[in-house]
Amino acid sequence: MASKSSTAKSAKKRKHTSVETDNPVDMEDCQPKKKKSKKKKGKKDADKTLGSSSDVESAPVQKLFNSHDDSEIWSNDEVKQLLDKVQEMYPANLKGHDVSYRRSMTKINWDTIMVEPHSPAQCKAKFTDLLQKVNSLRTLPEMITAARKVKQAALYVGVKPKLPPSVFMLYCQDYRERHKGTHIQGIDLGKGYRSLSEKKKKKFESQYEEQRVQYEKQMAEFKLKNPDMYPVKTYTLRKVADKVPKVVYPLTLYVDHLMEKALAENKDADRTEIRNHGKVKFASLKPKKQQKWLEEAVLANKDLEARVKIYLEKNPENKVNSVVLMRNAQRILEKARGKPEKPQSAFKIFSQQNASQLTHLTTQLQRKQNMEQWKALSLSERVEYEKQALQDKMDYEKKYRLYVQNLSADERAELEKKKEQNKKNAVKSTELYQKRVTELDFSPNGDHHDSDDEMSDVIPDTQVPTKIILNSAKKNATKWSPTSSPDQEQMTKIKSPKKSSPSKSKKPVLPSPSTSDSLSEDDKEQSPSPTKPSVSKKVVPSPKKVVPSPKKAVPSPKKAQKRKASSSSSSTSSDSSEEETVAQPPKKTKIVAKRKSTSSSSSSSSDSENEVLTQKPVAKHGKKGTPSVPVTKEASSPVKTKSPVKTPAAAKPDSSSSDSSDSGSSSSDSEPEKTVKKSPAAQKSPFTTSAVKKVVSQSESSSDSDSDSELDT
DNA sequence: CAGAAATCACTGAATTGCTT
DNA sequence: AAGCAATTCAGTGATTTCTG
Repeated sequence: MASKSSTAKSAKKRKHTSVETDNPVDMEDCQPKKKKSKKKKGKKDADKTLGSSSDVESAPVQKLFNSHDDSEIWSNDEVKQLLDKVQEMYPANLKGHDVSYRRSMTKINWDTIMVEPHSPAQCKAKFTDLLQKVNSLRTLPEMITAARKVKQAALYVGVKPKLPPSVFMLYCQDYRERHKGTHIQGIDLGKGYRSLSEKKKKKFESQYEEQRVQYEKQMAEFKLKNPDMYPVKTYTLRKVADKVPKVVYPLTLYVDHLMEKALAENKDADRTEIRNHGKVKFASLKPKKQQKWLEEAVLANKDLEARVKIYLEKNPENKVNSVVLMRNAQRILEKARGKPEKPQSAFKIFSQQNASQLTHLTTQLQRKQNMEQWKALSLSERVEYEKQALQDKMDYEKKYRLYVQNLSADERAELEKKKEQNKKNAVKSTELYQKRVTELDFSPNGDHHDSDDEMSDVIPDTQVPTKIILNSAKKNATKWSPTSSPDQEQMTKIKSPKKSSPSKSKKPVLPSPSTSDSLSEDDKEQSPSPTKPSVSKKVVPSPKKVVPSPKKAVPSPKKAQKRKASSSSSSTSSDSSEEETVAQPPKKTKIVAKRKSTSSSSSSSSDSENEVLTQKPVAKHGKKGTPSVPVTKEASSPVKTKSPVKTPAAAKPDSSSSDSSDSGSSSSDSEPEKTVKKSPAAQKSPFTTSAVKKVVSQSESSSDSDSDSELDT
């Protein structure tokens, strides 16, 4: 071992000596070495004081921040000047490169080197100081090159306040104090720290806290004095707005809880299994148990609205998922808060009373029978049920008022907001409805009122005579898509704006690809719309446009420098110095090239860049926010794999949601196809105010509305 | 002067937790 | 995620000193 190293050493030595003409005689003058030894001593002294004064908390911190003259502080620029000047001088004084830097240092005439506010002596001090920060085992030119790479932060060593030792470090100090003379291994420290009693730990924590406060004070002062080291970052604000607000779902909270529990019991528990298990378990939880998590989720998303608002201001084209609770979850919470169940309709009451006679039939047949019998009822018979329904409704109103009274101020405000939203939606839907009626050449029925489920819920409106009319109108309306939307909107705590047309206007047609928000998931279970395939086909092309920009962090070659430090000295120094300087430019160009390639790949045509920028977040959002993944999944990687098979399937659930049709018709009327397809029932069963009875009796294709009414309970 | 031994300077590993 | 905070030891390589 020894012989091996010695031969290597001698070989290197020979190289040096062969070029070097004189023996290193005047080493006394070599500043770095002297300084180094001095520095080490000084450091050791400082350490000693640190160690010994572990009882006196404030002492070490004060040492960290020496009062200093401003001329002691060097900016990056000044350091660069200094290095330039020394390098300039160097070749004039020394011919060869293969000279120990110590020798070179003796030849430098420091009186001629000066960088503005600093005296020559300070320059010399700074330079030697800098050299200490790089491996000293090389020639001066090499060291200068290396010194250029010294981080600016390093320039402030001794001036900048030091980080206070962490709690753990404080413990280490204490431990070493107690185990002086013994060989302490890192692992011992770790073990000891973990088994530290709370009391002792607190002692160290308070000690740390004190030092930290001091450190922050000193840092604030330091930052004021060195503004160039801490340039004001202008992007921080933007960053907040750029972050897509994330929804914390109740399920996530529940699964996290399960995970924590399981891992505490068994460290090696299968995480994915726990996660999957949690999903299933949560769904089967009883409402009361679910409630806890729902409430927790609501709490966790308290500031979501504000964040979404900020985000949307910055990114108006994007959609943000802000639905915390799905419809069922919301109902559970509402029920827990005392919200009364919706009043029974006359038909519902009738069918319930009738149910006992039809138990032998399947539910489907039961419904059919019910409908037929209901149709067959005489008006007077029906009025009986209507009366009951009215009573039910009045009861409901009472309960509802009580419920609102018992709500907290926040919750009431939330409700008010919903009301507003619903009103807007209602207006929208009536407008659409009227349009539709006129289109179909039916006499428009003046005041159609909202025909809205939720509205009748929020603002109960009671007028017996119109009851039947309303009912019938409602039936027709519910068949026609828009009416269902307000109910869904209720779930959206904050209604995210639909994609505005301007961004789309550039692109060809693309009807309304407003990939409906997460409601879709809820919806797809409920509405088995027969229009699926045709609509989904339409939607397909849109994701193709989304071009993901491959965001790859360029790996920074860091340690290479360090390693070179030692290796370069072994090889011929002149070579390595050249290598370093030459090797740099290519690196830079590489990075530039990479950047170019990324930008160009993401945007083949120059003005498509904008599109990319605006579209990318949408895909992102979908990925994170909405649980209905498929669309976004393939949207995020359309380049890699064109999946023509997947896309239609993926688009299905989205298109099936009635919300999409809502947005489509709200933005423009350019799609008669869609609306017509969506409302086949409306076509079949025309209704006028005058022909109420007809409408009531006509409701043959009522399985739709039937199920709807059932859902309403 | 060559080679061995001593010395110096530095790095990395080890620990945990905070800051950037 | 990297860097830094304190400290020590082991290892490595360059330099210096000593010896024959």
